[in-house]
Amino acid sequence: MSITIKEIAEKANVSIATVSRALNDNPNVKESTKELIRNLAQEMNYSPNFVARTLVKKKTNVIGIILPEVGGEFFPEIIKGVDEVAYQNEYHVFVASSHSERNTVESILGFMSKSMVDGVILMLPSITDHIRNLIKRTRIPIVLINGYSKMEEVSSVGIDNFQGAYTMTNFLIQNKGYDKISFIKGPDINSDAKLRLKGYKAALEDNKIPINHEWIVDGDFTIKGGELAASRLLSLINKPSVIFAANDMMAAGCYRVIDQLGLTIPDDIAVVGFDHIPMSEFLNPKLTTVHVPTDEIGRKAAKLLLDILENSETTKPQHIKITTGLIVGKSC
Amino acid sequence: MSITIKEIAEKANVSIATVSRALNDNPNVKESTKELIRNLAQEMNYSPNFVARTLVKKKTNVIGIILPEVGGEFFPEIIKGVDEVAYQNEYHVFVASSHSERNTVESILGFMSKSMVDGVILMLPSITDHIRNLIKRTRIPIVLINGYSKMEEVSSVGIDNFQGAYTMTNFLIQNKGYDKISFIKGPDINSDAKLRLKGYKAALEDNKIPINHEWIVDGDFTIKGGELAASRLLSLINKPSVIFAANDMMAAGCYRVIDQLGLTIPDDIAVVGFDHIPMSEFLNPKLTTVHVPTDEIGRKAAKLLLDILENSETTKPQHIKITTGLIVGKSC
DNA sequence: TGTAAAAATGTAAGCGTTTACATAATTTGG
DNA sequence: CCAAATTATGTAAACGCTTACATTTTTACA
Repeated sequence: MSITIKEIAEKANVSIATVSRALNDNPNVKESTKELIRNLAQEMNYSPNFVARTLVKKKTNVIGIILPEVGGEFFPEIIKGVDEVAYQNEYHVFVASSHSERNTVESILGFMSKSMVDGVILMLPSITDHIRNLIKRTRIPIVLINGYSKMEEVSSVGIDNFQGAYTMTNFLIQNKGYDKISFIKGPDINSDAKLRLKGYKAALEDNKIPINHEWIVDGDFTIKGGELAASRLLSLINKPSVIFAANDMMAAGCYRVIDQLGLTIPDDIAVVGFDHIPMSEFLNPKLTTVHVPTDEIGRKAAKLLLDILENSETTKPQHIKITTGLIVGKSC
Repeated sequence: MSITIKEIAEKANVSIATVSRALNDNPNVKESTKELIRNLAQEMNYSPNFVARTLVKKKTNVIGIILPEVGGEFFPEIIKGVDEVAYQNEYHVFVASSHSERNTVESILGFMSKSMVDGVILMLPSITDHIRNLIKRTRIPIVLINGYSKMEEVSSVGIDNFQGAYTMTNFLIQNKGYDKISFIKGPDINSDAKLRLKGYKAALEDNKIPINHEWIVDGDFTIKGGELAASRLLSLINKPSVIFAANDMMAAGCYRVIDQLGLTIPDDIAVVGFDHIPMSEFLNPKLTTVHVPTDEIGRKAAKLLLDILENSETTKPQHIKITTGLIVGKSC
């Protein structure tokens, strides 16, 4: 059993109210009694009961992050960004991730809503109607992390996928002189993936390069998918000179296939990716890719959420887009 | 404001006690009233207040994991393992990680002890006296994840670093025929690192290969450290034919240096690692390394902790060592 | 020194549950 | 049909803390 303020009160010969006030540094407690109580608390190894405090204050000072199962490459970075901001504002962070054992975010979101956290940052690769309803029904503030939210009513933070893909494509054309640029798509339901494709197409159009639909192949954001897509592209009669994979994982898959075929990057075929996951730095040659400032996403999301929590209701939903950067490697 | 059992009680014309019992499926509540109350709860979108329940039950059904800042490569796997077991036992998992903003695990452990979680899984790269005391003073059950715990009084789960390094070294000697095997150490304070070194040395001895101290160089588990160490080893007059890096990150550093020098792996120099981090699969040629079953560690740790929580006090501290495997790539 | 204002402390209610104990309603069996 | 046993419900305390309000103590000043 833990020490409670009641026991401190007894030892100090004061009421529990005074103890509570002293420990919370309430200005109208005599300095001497404050000191007495603080010392006593220290001696007795007292540690306040978070749960009891939360019950009366109706505030946990904890925010939750819910992460999807797939592709955990950048989660640590996001968490770090969130935790940084949270810590500065005296909040704690509660991370939960869905995985094979639980098929939806429902259980987690449900749990979190039970007065466990003050708000949650929800990262979703795609958003179903079911989840949409869930979010609407949830009472606590939510900030979405994703490429593009069609939920106007919920604040969101995401990277500018369109701009990222556009910049990369433009870079390939204008700085590197490529014009035979192929593209490996992501999953159709993934909104990030869709916007990356759009950016790619837009850049081609703006540069007056016709879109070759043979060069736009399906992918699923996995290594395997990248391998399949690369094989397809490399077996075409009219081969592209660059493969722009919608994420780094698939780019890695391309590397493998290209390697197996005895071709060299970038001479025989160039490869570029998107995400700048840690692994991309270790691909040989180093991958040229779109840098996604993951920690920045985390920080922005946390700031947004805390803002909502502090000035509740006054702020209307915001949608923040974070600009990506270009990491120029040796792969093109 | 959320719905409470009080409001349900009013609507149902029963006392809050009955509502509480009905919702908890207490056997001596009439089936008809149970139904009534359950329906009402559903309609009113009631969701129990976790905090209030915890206050009286003194059980949160949440376990915490505290992760260190460094090298987050395998955290997702560990978390997954923990969460799997936790979920099966109706527990939730609370992840926190130390990072630059907070220099010790103190703040987190402190927070977690405040009745926030029922127990914690603590992952520590090294264990200082300060932390040791902290652990001893903490009232809630703790399970340590690390290579070797000198804390007999606290249960722990870890991989068998000695066996892993021994097996790898032995493999290099007996299966691959190497005898000029160098080793890049990890940080001196890191207990995993120390045991890996021991395993390496023991295998050499058992194979009657004299230890060449020139071939045992310092490292710090980072890429940079690997680069430095590799440079050192490759500038020796009497060069080794294999580099055994105490972790994969340093092995990656070796790859870089070897690449820059225009040498090839494994012909000019072989490289092997330890950890089997995802990246190791993408190094070219694929890295031969020691596989650490990270999710297994998470599962075991969670099982151990839950066991302690359920049969509190009855079980004495256990120390589980998990056997590693060998991933044979093309790097030796 | 007396009194009003200011400062310090105490009292008690309340946060939303659970649960031991008390009471009321129902069933059972002689 | 009534008492006893059983079943269902209610009452109220408790969990550990915060805080509005009441009360006491100290301070300031005429």
